[in-house]
Amino acid sequence: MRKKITLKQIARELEVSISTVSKSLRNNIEISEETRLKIQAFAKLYNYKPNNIALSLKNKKTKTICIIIPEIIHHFFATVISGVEKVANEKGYNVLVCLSDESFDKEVINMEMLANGSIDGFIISLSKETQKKGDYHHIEEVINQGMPVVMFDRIANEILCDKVIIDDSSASNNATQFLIDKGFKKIGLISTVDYVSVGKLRTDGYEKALKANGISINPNLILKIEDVSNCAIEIENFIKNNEFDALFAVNELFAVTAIKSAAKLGKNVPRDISVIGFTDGIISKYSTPSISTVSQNGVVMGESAAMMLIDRIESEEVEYYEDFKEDYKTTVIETELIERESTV
Amino acid sequence: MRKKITLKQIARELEVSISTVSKSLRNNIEISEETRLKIQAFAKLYNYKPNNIALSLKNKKTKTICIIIPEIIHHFFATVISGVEKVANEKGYNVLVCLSDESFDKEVINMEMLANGSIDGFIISLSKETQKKGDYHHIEEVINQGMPVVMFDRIANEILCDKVIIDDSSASNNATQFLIDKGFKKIGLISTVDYVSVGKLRTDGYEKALKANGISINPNLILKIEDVSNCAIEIENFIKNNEFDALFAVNELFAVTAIKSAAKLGKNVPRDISVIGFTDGIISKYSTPSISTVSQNGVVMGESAAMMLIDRIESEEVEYYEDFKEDYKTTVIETELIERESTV
DNA sequence: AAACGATCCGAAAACGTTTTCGTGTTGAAA
DNA sequence: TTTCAACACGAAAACGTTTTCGGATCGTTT
Repeated sequence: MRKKITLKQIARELEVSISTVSKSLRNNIEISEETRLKIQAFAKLYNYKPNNIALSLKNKKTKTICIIIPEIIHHFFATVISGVEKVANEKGYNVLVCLSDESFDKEVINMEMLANGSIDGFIISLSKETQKKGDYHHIEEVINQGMPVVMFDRIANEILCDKVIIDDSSASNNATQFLIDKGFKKIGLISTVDYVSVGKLRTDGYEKALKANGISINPNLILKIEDVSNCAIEIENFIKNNEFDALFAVNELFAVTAIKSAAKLGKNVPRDISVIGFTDGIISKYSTPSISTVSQNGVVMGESAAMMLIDRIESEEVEYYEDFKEDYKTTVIETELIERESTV
Repeated sequence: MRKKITLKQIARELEVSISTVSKSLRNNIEISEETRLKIQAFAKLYNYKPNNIALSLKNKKTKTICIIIPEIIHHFFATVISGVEKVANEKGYNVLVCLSDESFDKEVINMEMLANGSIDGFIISLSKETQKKGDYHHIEEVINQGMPVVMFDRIANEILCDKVIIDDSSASNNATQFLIDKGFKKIGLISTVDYVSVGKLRTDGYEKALKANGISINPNLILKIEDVSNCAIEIENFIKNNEFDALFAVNELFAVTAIKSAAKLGKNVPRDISVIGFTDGIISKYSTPSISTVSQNGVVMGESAAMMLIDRIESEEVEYYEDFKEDYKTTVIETELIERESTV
């Protein structure tokens, strides 16, 4: 039960000053070899390690970044964390994970709590509630304090900062076009409510593809789901009450639920209805039939976001050129349509 | 772009001492109401918030805990984090997430990096490699330094610390018994290699149930998978080369893979073979057929682990009774057999 | 013998807090 | 007028580092 030893204790024990100990351990040539080696040996014996908090205070940087996401149990967000953690680790940073739980307040509280020196920067994907409210003051405040922020996936265009996204609209356009090319005309869309930025964009892409192919948009064929928890009923009714030859779902859950609902109604996927999902997660891969989907590489998004953030953090050490501060970048991650069994 | 303001700056601006400012903001009655209000107003105006790092250094506690897990993309671990984050948040703690990536070295590095004052305690589930090596010196070292550690799921009995587990052996026993009760005799087991603690325990439970019912253990009906990445081939061969009326898989992935392989071989689940999995994750719920499984409530495990850790952290502030230190607890979380479509 | 340079080490400031203790001023009591 | 308590505030230490600067000692050079 030996507590960690400090410079001061070593100094006292060896009857030298704290400075001498510090210098010796950092191999400063000011200290004679004899003293240096003695101190180093002693420090090694007692397993001395510098206290990180003290270093953070002195250096004004914590080597810690925070990622705020709505929910961790979503596979997509888990993969993003995985990517963030990977490059953060490589660059010597730790990763604090905060869950907003889709709540505006939790998002605000978390940011305020950590913006007081605990971390060097934020990576964030907005909660639904925040997007609904359109209130981003907490993020702007943090940015104004000079703390770097990178937004990903669920972003706000109004905020000036680095961003990592996929081209939701064009990815969705492509997926819809894919279905059109197969000869389908009655293509349904299962999306989220419009205030969720990616939901809106994906809806836009769907509509654009239909228009471009001279297919009129039938509002009856578009379902916007607010409450995910009982989407099953909504989707089942949606399929029962309309005629489809294909469905485009804006996420995995909706896709798999659609397939199950269709089966319940005696319709086989892909024979009777083709289905395309969004986000290449566990479900798409292992459901039966496996689901064709727009892959959204979370790991790459996470890696990319972490790199941008850390670059920003470390470039701000050189504050000579204020100009550089405002050239925020938006990285667009490539998506890919993965064909599996749910489409003919 | 105003950087955060400090006590010192407020003091200079208002021409008082730092102590006066600090006391005013903490509503110390030593300071006259006039001065107090003036300072508080000024602080509010400039949005003063105490620097967390400075507080951590002074108080010798960071209000941050770290959870080290093998991989985050496993749904189970994601749910555990979710539980940890929930109670940590309630108690005013932040959660640092480290991924060992199933690597011993990364586990060691992470622990050593953070054991220098950065955090107040660890929650950890061992990496496969660590369990294979059986080398736990890094954990013992941290514990010896007086830092609380809680292990969960993949634990080591040799280590003296608080633990949160499920009763893997008896849960697996129950699941097997459930199959036996259905009248099945040729029950296969798809497990992991023995050095993974939970794999071993689940295998034990399976064997115990067979023995208890007078069914001899046929080694041919037991598959132990080392390399998860291409388990599909192994499982397919396993099913092809043996006769089963039921299968017990030690995790979701093996279960769903078994079902798909069986289908490929012309065997229907559950008509020809019943399948039970372990861990109630996304796959079990959404696969077709949905999978009967032993639910392992990750959220509850996480909550429980976080509570134990924080209790330990905060009780160590009172060091009067050294006795209390050694009464480590092991919390066993209840499991439940969830019947779905993969069993008759 | 005086001056100077090299060598080795310690004091102290700084990072931002909180808290203990001391001190000066004021007003009232003696 | 002297004494003393109450009041209001400041100085300084402490947490654990790193780093700058200054100082002491010694040997060498003029």
